[in-house]
Amino acid sequence: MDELLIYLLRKGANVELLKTTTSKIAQETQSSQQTISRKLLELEKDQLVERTPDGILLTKKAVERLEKFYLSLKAAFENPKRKLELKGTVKSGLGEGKYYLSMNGYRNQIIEKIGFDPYLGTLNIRLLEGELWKRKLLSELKPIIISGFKDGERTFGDLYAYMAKIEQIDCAIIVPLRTHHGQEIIELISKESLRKKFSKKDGDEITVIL
Amino acid sequence: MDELLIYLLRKGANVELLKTTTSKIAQETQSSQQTISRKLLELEKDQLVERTPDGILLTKKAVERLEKFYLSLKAAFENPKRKLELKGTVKSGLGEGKYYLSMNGYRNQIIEKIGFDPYLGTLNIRLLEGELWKRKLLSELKPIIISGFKDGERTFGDLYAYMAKIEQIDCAIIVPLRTHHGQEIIELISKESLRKKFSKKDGDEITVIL
DNA sequence: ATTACTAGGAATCGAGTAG
DNA sequence: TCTACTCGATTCCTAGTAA
Repeated sequence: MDELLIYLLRKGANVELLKTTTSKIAQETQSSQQTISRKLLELEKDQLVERTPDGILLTKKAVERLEKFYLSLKAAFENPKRKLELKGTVKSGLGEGKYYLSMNGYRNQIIEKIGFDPYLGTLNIRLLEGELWKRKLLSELKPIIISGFKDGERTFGDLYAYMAKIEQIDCAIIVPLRTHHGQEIIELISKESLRKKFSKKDGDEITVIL
Repeated sequence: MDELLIYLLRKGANVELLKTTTSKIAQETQSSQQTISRKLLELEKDQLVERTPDGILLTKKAVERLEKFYLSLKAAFENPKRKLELKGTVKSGLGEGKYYLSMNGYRNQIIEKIGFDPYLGTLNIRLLEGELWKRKLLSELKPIIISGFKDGERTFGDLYAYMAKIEQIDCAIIVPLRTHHGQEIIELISKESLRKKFSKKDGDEITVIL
């Protein structure tokens, strides 16, 4: 991770135009004006900063990159066992999961790549507020890719799957690439009905371990 | 911040011996075995890692350095206004503050360097659990140093002071270098009795802004 | 005052290889 | 296998300076 990006973040260039000069940055980072000039040109070329005559602003791309970096550090400090535990509450879906899982285009791939014939229904979990940041760490893991397909007129998109466990039972987190609900909901599938297996009702707390 | 230290942290070398080799690290960090070897020797020389024949462990020094780095990123993301707000509850002290502030060795310096003649008493604040991490960010700010002195046989140590405000009123956080209470307590001084000024009693919530 | 180019020196890298 | 040395290649830095 580029030190200069981090410096700019600390200076708040992610929220407002940072009014500064290459010499000032050089001073505060123990570097030379020339080096800062060159590095800013590189960052600009990579579309990580935008420059106007009187200031510098981090782009969305840069902020996202920094955030991913920050979250992985956070995970290292706050969850040093390297096991990702997602806590949340059971939530009713709209039965769409059942529909998608019944499509052979998805089902056959799940059997082949994940290793079980899924129960026709998903368990939706709403992550607890304090756990939400962990959701973004999923994208750092290597997904099992369930390819999309066409069925007549409808197009079904790719799904990402991540193997997980709930109380020792194998299951998988399913993330549609074009997700229809917010980042706070995750969707799980398993061989049998997780809801019945653990006799959970809406609002009950549950922990998923990856 | 050294990328290799961050890699080792992510691998959990802060909590247990990381069994690995220079080649493995090289692979996972897109570097060469030679470079990793050289860098590890440097980190070892700087006492940032300890190496045994079968693994690597981050030293306390390294973990502290990484933590400081992490906390400043956290502050940038979670408190982008760049104003540090410390929330806590009022707590009774033991009247020592009154004693120390009455010593001219401290008092004269406070008048000169901080700019007010302190009320003879400190307001102790116990930081809220969720605010505790911010405490460590104090050490990133530039302190006003109140030098220690000797008075007959007793030695009084240096104090660090940080200008702050409570509801617009100027005050200062005082941190004895050899602190006698835990990191969750901060001690404030002001021109008048803060406790009376805001008619706060033990347990009342209060916010300090730096 | 700026920013940024050039040029040459300094630091870093990694292929080859010894122990 | 492993770590770590040498040394030429490459990258990165900054003084000087133009615009």
